[in-house]
Amino acid sequence: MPLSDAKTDDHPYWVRVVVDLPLQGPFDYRSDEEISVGTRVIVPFGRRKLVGMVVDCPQVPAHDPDQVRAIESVLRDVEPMEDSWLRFARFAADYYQRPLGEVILPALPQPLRRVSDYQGKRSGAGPVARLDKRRVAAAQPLEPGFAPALNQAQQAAVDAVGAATGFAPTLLFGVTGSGKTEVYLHAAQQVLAQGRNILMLVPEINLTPQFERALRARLEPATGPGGVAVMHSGLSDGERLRAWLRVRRGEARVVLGTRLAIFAPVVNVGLIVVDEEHDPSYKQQDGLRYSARDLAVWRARDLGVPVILGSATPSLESWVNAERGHYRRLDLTDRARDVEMPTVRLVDTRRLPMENGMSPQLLEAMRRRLDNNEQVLVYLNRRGYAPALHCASCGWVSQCPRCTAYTVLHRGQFGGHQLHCHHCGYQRRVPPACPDCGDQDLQPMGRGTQRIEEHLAELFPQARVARIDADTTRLKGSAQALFDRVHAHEIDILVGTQMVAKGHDFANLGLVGVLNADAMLFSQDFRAPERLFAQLMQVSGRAGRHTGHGEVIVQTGYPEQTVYQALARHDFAGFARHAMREREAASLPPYSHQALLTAESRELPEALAFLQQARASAEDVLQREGTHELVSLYDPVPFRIVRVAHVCRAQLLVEATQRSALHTLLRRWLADLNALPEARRVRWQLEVDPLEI
DNA sequence: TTGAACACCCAT
DNA sequence: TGGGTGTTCAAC
Repeated sequence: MPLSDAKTDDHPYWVRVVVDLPLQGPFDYRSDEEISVGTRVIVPFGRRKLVGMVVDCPQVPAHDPDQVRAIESVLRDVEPMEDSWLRFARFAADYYQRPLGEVILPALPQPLRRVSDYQGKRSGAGPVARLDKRRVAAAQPLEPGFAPALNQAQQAAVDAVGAATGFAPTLLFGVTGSGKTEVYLHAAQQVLAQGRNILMLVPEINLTPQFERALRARLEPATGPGGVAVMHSGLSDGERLRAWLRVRRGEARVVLGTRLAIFAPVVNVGLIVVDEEHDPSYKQQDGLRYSARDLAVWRARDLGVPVILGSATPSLESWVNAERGHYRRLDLTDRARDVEMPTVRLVDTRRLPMENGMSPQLLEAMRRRLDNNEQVLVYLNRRGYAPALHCASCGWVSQCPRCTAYTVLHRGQFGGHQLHCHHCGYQRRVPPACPDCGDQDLQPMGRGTQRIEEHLAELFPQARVARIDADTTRLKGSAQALFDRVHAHEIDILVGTQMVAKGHDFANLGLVGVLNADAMLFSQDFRAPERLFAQLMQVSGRAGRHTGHGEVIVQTGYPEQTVYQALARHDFAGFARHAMREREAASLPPYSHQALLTAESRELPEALAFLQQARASAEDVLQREGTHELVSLYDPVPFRIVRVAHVCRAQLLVEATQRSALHTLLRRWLADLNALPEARRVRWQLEVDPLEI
């Protein structure tokens, strides 16, 4: 036993420490010096050492004092985390029902939570000291960016945000191209001028480096060079640490980042912005399953500062909050560039002679645009050559051996075809003949982006066709290179998946064709129409941004569906009204609150058995609490794709009319779940406010 | 999560 | 009987 572990101190200090383990902490330690809350420490834990954070300094330990061990060392290379930040972490842990350490430690840059960075052979004085010692070229001052004049609606929005005092949530509802970004920038300039700092969230950053440049050029005159820090998962450990430290030290006054930036230790916050607030990428899908948008609103409320949620197609949650008066809604109804919205045409594919998935109307419109030297975007949310390979004589369909899913036919770089599973990454060469009946006539079933690209190249031999999807942009920088070619008009026809829809401003793009959107219409996920509408609205917004006379052709077998009808009228409010009625009638979010318990196991019955037990235990809790009427428990059901990579998945949905009833249940329930014997046989997790069910 | 302790099992 | 493999349990 180390000397410091001996009980020699007359007056030891007790500290409560959280560590990054899926355990119900925190853990108490002894220290011979005072340590303030928010300080990182290295502690012995079982047989190993861990970096943890002090979250409390109790008078007496909660654990048997004889078993309380001593802190190994105190890491003082960073100022202790602020109380408001710890409060925020506590809220997130409680709301999403995870141990506090699982919120706090993953929110810190990797080097600050690795013991080996402090106690290794070449660790020296730790990662912070190492970084500070290294000389970094001073950031170059940028040319101040050009600030376009605001139109009336934009100015009104900026004024409204500027006039707000304290917590003031604003839903900035603006059609694509209405200049929401200008509103953020002007509001940000006002806040910076008051000496306060800004947290700005965007869905994805690597897709829009031009946005980062524009933001720097516009805001750095106020913050000084290097006053804007960027945070996203693509940064290396070192870059992440550097940015984080600049933020923690108040040197960076604007944080621009993806969802993880909501945990940035911004000091003196004066404004929080969530751009494209409806975007699903604000939802973290593993570990702590948080919604950065929802946390942004909580953090703004806690700090008493305005928060702007911007979108052309707000989430119904935010929309309803605005309807109920919880958020103020500000509308930007006109395109900033004074260009009219594109015409949307619905083409009914039920009675049409289709040519490789494309209607005569679409092909004719493409021809016209190409003749006019305009660019065309063909949008199809299916990568690969064909969604499956199929045997015409016996009905065999290519299936993944590890998942309950078809394998997708892909054309290889040199012409050979392969079958890929999009769920587990399994790949194989195309069999020369049907594995079941031996017939050699295997046919691609359906169409993906590769096949469309191929057909278009044949149909329009003089046009330059390019494809942008996850396959063509796998290499770093290749997406940018492709987009650059589109901007330089070296491409006439662009075939792409949803990654082309986001944020790009193509000056010469006149026509957008949408193929086969119907698949999403009949998904069992109740949010599918909402997502479809947002996607179509977004991709439609690419047409005619500069030239006007933009045109969108949506091919569908169900043109009478509200989603399409509302899209044709550019009528989000109409779509939202319809969707809200449906949700209310079915008592779905935002008219109820959900939690989802999921279980994974090699054999499906094990997962289902656990969920069945879990359901019974939830019943018990509800009986005891007397909240039976407020919470519904559904039956455990397998996922739509039951098996992925040999693992079977099932889920149990919990729905409550009152948020408080849901959370009361979850707190009790979680303790019971940990004690269930079945829980040891499966991997399970609880998700609060699931986005996909 | 990680590691150690413990129970099996088989080949030598 | 050694050691390889899998299972269970505790961690302030």
